[in-house]
Amino acid sequence: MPLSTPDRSQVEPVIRRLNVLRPLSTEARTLLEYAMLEGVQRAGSGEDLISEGDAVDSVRLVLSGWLCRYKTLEDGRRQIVNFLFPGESCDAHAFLLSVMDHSIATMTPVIYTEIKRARFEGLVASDRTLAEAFWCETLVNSAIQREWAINLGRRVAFERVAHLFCEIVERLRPVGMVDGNSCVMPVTQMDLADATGLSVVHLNRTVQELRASGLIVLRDRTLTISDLDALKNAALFSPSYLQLYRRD
Amino acid sequence: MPLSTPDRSQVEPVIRRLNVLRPLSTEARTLLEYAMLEGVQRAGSGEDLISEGDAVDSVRLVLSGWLCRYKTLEDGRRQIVNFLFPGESCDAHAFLLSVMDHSIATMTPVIYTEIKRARFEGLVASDRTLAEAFWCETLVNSAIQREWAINLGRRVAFERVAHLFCEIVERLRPVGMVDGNSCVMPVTQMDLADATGLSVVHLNRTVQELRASGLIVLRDRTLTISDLDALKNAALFSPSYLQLYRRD
DNA sequence: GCGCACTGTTAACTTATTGAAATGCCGGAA
DNA sequence: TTCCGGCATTTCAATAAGTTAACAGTGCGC
Repeated sequence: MPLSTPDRSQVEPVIRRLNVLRPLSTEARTLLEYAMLEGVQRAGSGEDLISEGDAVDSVRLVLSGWLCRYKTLEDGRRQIVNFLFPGESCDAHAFLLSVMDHSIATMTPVIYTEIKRARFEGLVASDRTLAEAFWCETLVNSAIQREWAINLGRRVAFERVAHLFCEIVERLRPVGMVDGNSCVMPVTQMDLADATGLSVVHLNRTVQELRASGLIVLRDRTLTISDLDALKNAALFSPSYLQLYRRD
Repeated sequence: MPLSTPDRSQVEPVIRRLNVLRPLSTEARTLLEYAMLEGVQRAGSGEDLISEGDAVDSVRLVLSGWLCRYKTLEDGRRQIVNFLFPGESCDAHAFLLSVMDHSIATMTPVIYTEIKRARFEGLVASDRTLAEAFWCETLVNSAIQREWAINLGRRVAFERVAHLFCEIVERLRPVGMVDGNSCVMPVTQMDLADATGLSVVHLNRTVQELRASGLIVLRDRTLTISDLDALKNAALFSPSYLQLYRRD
């Protein structure tokens, strides 16, 4: 359903993020803003926006809320392979492949905008900075994916969960969703377990350890990081893969 | 060092792979072939072609040999996050980001071709099918990366190693490196351990288990898969993420 | 109010995986 | 040939993580 009151500010996270990745021309910004405002949609929590095996014919951009990419095995085991935060893009250019290799689900109520394939191709064809910004977006996504591989393969549970929290905070900060050293943590421990490759029980144990070590407070769906540097150290976290700052 | 005898057939794996991802126009094929033949290079086994933190200013395409992308933690723990096989591209468009988030190393002697950034940009600007093929290549790479995440996060050691072997065979097959049900396995068990997120000891045990169950023979750097369907079942392997066949 | 589902928490126990160390097997260098 | 280093293999004890199950808090529908 189209949103009743299109509001330019709601698409700002996307513009801002792309602009950090590649400075956008004024026209690019205007064109994109316009296209985004036309396709605004809402989804409830826990919905699949697209599923493994589905064909793709549009690009979705997240305006608010948390989503995840995930894959499942036949017997039900599930791995969240990435989160999607406001300003990020679900699947730029994914229509170049025949079908989705993974699913995308909302973890909170979500507002996103959908740009149909033809429209999107017109946009990126019309402006080089826009095309490059979207490519950067997918490249950063790949880099995050690689960091998740080393997280899952080589960090122990404690470091792994700490690393996830560090990453979440650093990805939420640029879109203004971090207040001091706190942010919302709207997902269940089962989701966190699926993101870190742990069992729910062991994830819970690990969260307790993080609490006991004084690094975090996690209560009432709010994560507070008492000492971010200490948490980063514990997690062996180094944020360069997130490409948070514009290169010169 | 440039290769003494440029030979059109040596760049064929790249052309063939891109052509599966997106049918290339005849001109595109010719242009790319020409550019590739100009930049042919060799590297020995165990060399870093590029390291985490390095700036990127060219695109490398693998003509022969095995490489890997890997990341390390400060204390030396290492995770191979992907392999690179003949026909594949190391870092198309990676120059859009400021620095490498990971390293690329050769695991065997390698022949590759290097196309400088400006040249590469000219190529993809001149032909739409070429640009799309390279984009597809990076998208498939992302899909593989996601499959590795579920492999590392949710498969147990036995399934994990089985899955890696399935993937290797399916990725080598299109470039003619699989002979019947056998292929070379030129890497050490330590490399396989780093790719599967296991310790060397446990990887060795797991390989023994795979042998004992009659699924594989691994000897003299040669992997023979006795019953591929059985191995795929054991691995919960489903090859669609590899995008091996051209979509219609 | 009551029951119910979902989530978080904890315990006890089992299993998977790691780590250190020793052994043997090559193949290459001297 | 001998020595040596890299690699595969095995053992054993130690530890990390999974499994099952129970229980408590919370919010929700009725």
